[in-house]
Amino acid sequence: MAASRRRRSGGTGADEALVDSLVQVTFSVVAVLSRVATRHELSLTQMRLLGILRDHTPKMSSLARHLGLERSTLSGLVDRAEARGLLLRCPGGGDGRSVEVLITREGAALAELGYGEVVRALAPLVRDLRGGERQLLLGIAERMLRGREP
Amino acid sequence: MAASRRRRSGGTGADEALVDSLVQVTFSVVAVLSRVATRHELSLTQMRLLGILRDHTPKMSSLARHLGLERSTLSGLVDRAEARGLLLRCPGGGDGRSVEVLITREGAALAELGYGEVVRALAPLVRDLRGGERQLLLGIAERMLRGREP
DNA sequence: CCATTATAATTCGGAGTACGAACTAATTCA
DNA sequence: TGAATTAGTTCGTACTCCGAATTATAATGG
Repeated sequence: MAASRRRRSGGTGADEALVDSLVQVTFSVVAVLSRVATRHELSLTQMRLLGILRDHTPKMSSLARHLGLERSTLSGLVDRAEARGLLLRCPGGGDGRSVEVLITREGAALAELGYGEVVRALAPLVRDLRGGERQLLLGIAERMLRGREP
Repeated sequence: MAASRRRRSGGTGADEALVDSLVQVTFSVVAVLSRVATRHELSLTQMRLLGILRDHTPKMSSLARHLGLERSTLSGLVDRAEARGLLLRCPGGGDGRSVEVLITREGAALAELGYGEVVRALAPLVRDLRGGERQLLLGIAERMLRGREP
């Protein structure tokens, strides 16, 4: 929406409106996610962390890479979540240095609860899409995610 | 992708895959925006702030509402940006209490630069969409944004 | 085999973000 | 005019995040 009333920056003109929309939608979704997280006294990052741990049992460093955070940052994050009983550290695999992070029952329950709330909060934004549109949107998301940064 | 290998939370089953995708794409876009912001020593919020000030000259409180932040938080944010010469506070309108925030030349230049980088970074995610898909995506975004929180 | 180098994670200090509870100043209303 | 309201700020606190230094365990090569 904003692109239309601005002078152009690059030479990418035609993409601008689409990028604008993408950014706006992004902030909307972040707002929704943050609300849900806050409701459970979690930061957005912590909720994301729990979401990952629902399906995986990663080591600290791969978790940091996945989240795009420094290892040191993740340490603190995991500290606090562990102190709340949401997850556990345990010695990982054969390597005596590595640490695996796994979610507790309590953490999983919270993740489940939060996930449900997120789905219910976002579903309305998506509810009145027709089958074909859904399919297309899924495909687009797929393509967008496939080309993302390493 | 994750929804398929999990038990269902609510009763909203069919929406889950779509919501999952939406959330994944959201984090991807946030990562891109954060990288651009960091490159210019800005936080994501500050870049968003500059983005808003490109097109508007809001008062503190409406800005806070728009960003979903407390007034006190915004005060600090504006303090730091003002100290860097990116924006200015000036007495706003008839009300002797209110403060308008307006972007400086330097801030506008930075906003312009960052915007261009964002477009270039996100355009590839969107480049190979065909005209119809673009149209659909714009429409969907429109609908999603129309129904967002007050 | 052991010294060197690399890797996994943590700790620490510092800047920034964000909140909520005062607080000040200007405005509105009764 | 006096009592609420509203706009913004300040202050204290908790958390996020980073980068540099540290500890401990691997892996390598001479």
